[in-house]
Amino acid sequence: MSITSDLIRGHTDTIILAHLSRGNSYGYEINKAILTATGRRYELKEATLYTAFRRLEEAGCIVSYWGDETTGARRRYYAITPYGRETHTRLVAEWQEARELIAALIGE
Amino acid sequence: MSITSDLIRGHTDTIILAHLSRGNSYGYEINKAILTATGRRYELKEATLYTAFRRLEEAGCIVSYWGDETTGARRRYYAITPYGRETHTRLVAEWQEARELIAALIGE
DNA sequence: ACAAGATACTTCATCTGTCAAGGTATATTT
DNA sequence: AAATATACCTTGACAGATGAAGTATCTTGT
Repeated sequence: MSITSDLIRGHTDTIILAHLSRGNSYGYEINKAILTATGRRYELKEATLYTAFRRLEEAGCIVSYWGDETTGARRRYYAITPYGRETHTRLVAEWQEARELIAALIGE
Repeated sequence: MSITSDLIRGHTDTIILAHLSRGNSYGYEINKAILTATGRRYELKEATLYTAFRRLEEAGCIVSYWGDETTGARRRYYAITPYGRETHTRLVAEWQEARELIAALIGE
C-alpha cells in the first residue's frame, strides 16, 4: 500500500456512495473492489469502512438489510437512497473543486 | 469558504513546501497567499498553519529564523531545506498518484 | 488623541476520521 | 484437523485540523 490515508481521507464516503450508485453491495465486496480497482495500491481498512457505513446510514445516505444467503457467512447489504445520490453528486463536485484548488496551490 | 478541510487534509505540508520552494516566507504571508490563490475559496487556518510549521521543522523540512524588521510586528521566516525539497517532490508525486486512484474509484 | 482594524505569532482543548488489534462465525481447501 | 477465505463488528488510541483565546505592534480614519 503506497498511498497514505490522509490523501484519501475525506473521500471515503464518496468512494462508497460511488460504488453503491452502481448497485447494492456489502462491506467485504466493496473492500475487495477497491483493492482491485486500485491495483492493490490502496485499501479501505475494514474498521474505516464499517465506521463509514454507520455514518452514512445515520445521515440517511444509505439503508441496510441482511442478505438471505443460505450458505456462507451472512452479509449486510447496503443500498443508496435518493438523498444518498444527491450527496454523491455534491461530493463529486466538491472533489473536482478541491482538485483544482490543490493544483493551484501546489502548481502541478 | 466552500471546501471542507478533510479534502485538503494531508496536503497542508505539500502546500507549504510548494510555497517555500519559491522563496522564504512567513506564516501570515503564506496564509494570505493561499486565500488569494484560491479566490478565497480555501483558507489554511492559522492554528493549522503553525501546527504544520512545527511539524515540518521537527522533521527537518524547513528551518526558521526571526526577521529583522525594525517596524511592525516581528516575523518568523521559514526556509525550505534540501531534505524539504526532496520531501516536496515526493509529496507532489503522491498527490498525483492519489488523484488517479480517486478518479478510478469515483469514476470522474 | 483615540478607536478600530490590520499585521503577526502562539497555545490549548476539542473534534473527527482512520486504523491496529482483537473478536465472532461459517465454508472451503489442504 | 488445520489453514485459508468469507463476512461482520467493536474498542481504544492517534494525528491533523480548528475554534477560541491571548499577546504585541503598527496604520488609518475620525
